[in-house]
Amino acid sequence: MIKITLPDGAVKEFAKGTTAHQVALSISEGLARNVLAAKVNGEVWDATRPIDSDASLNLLTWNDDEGKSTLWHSSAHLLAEALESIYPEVKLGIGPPIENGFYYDIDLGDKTIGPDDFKRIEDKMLELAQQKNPYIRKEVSKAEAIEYFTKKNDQYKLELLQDLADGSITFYEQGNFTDLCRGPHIPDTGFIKAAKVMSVAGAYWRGNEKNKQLTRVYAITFPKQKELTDYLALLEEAKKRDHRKLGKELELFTFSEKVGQGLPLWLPKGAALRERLENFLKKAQVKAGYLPVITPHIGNKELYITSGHYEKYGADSFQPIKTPHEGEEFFLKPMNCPHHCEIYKSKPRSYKDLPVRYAEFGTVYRYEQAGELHGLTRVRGFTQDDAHLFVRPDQVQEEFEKVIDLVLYVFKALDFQNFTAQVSLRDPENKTKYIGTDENWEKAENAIILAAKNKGLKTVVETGEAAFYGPKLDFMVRDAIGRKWQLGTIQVDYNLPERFQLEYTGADNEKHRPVMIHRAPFGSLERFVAVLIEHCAGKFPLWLTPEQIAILPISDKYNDHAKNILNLLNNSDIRGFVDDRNEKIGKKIRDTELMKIPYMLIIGEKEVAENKVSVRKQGDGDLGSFSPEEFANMINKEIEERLASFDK
RNA sequence: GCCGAAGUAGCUCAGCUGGUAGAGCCACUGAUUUGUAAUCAGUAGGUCGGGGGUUCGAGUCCCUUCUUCGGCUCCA
Repeated sequence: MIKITLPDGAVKEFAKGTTAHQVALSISEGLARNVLAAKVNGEVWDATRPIDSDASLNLLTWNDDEGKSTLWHSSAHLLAEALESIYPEVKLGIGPPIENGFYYDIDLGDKTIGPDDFKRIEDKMLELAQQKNPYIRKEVSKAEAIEYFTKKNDQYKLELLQDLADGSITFYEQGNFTDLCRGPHIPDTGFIKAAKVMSVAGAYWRGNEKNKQLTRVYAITFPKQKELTDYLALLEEAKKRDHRKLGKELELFTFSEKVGQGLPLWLPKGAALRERLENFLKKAQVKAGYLPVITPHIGNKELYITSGHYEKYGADSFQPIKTPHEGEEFFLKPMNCPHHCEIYKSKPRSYKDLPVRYAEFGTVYRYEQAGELHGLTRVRGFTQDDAHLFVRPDQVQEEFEKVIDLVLYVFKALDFQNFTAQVSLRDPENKTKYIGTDENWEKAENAIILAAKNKGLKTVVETGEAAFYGPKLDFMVRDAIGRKWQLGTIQVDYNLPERFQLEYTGADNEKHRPVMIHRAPFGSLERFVAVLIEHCAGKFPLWLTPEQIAILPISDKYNDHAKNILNLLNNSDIRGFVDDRNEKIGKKIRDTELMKIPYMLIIGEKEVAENKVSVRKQGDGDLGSFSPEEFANMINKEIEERLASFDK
């Protein structure tokens, strides 16, 4: 007998070799029907795998992330089986579960598959699922495994096998399909009740650009048809928040083929929004002791040779602009730090002067590969809310923490709660990608880790994500459809000060080297606005929104009165417009609602007579009548309270 | 850059197997003077992303190029 400890602490005895499925059955049949996998001593196992010794057991269902990913992992095998049956010549790569569903990388030779084939694949998957084929785990020797895939002529699996140690290899088999796989899997294919192939894409074998590109088939499955329907509805909803769609509808920004791809054009409303964001941050930065600077949009090639950017990115940048006669070369600036370093160098510095904090909304240009451009989140010309802090080594920690405070302040003000703080370190396996000494890197990385810890930030650590000159603390936020984007970033840099030979004179009258902190709380205005749009579905906070009110006269007899009211409200810092079109009030309300303008002021005969405005709130309907002064006070109070809530 | 898909009026979209472009919204004009999510009528607007080809004839087929979308790779 063995002792099984359940999550509630209960200990039950079972025969040796009992499976999680059997344990579930002993509790209830309904539970057993829903158990997809089990956590045995903290490790996810097949629900059908015998347990041979005392263990803690946690049954996993669709409601557990690990249950979901087990179902999806098994579904990837099912997809592979379906693909093999439809395309017998297919060669299989890998097929893992992902955040939403799973994929399988396949090599179809000359064949391609497209959306027209999806239905057939889905039908095949469901047909196979209905056979309720069990997933059978088999331990095999390396020789057996090699023999199997050699016979099958599957070069990708053979390549994967090379890296596996003999004795650790398992196969999983379901129906007519066998795969090299560590598992775990669901008991049988019958748990999969709904399947949808989402898309196909190219993906390099093992993620390496130099390898062959395979076809990646993305799909998702569910244990109930309704779950699939709900998921697809959710995706549709998310698409409505897409900043590219809302940006067009709300007239915030546009692109022009003539201007060039990845070069956003800010429309008046978008520019108004952006300017408010800039002013908001400028104000916070003045308080935090930043000094605004302004630098040109181009810089001599020498500047980037000194900084190291030329060597690293020179070939993959917009190529230099040359002076017509002298042949001097200038690059469009892809970042502001080198310029700011030169500002630092413009005069001798004393230890008493530090920290020096130079801030600039600096517009930069980067050659991004065409296939990477994406709305406002990935562009070729963008404005960073950049600043560089030149600090003494003994000030690094405190200054870094103050910058964290500023970033958190900005996020709080815009109500970004679901961000992850990511510590981006260098890849110790691949040091040639980076500049600087091990000692400097260690110092910088430790400073970031300690600062994040001191600030109580919950962080995830990603190696290989550092900038080439230093590690970063990145603030990652998701867009409407779940893609992660880096917004705020803070970086500690011991390298550029060395390359630019930055100095200050210490109390000892000796020259010392300052440390640089790069930081951008928004990251870039473009990306930040994109995420903001998706975050609030275009309904911007009242203090930020380009147009706060629309005044809607019932008929054109009241247009003049409406304009007077607008003037009055303008004097109270309320912005908006009069909809003086010859339209019925219902139409004006509808259009204003669709423009997501927070307040509508309706003016007709009654309002003119009483000198009042009838107030309607976007999404909420009629609020009643107020005098213009009352309304102005109400709005300004709402804004003040909102600002005060994070402006402490 | 790579794999796949798509580009028709300012916007959203229709246009079957090739026969010479259509709707709604927007805009403009007129009527209407309107009370909380679409008043009616009329007008204008497209060399069907660009270029080349096949054909008696191309929005529709082929090639090429640009842009966009979904991924991959990349992201100072």
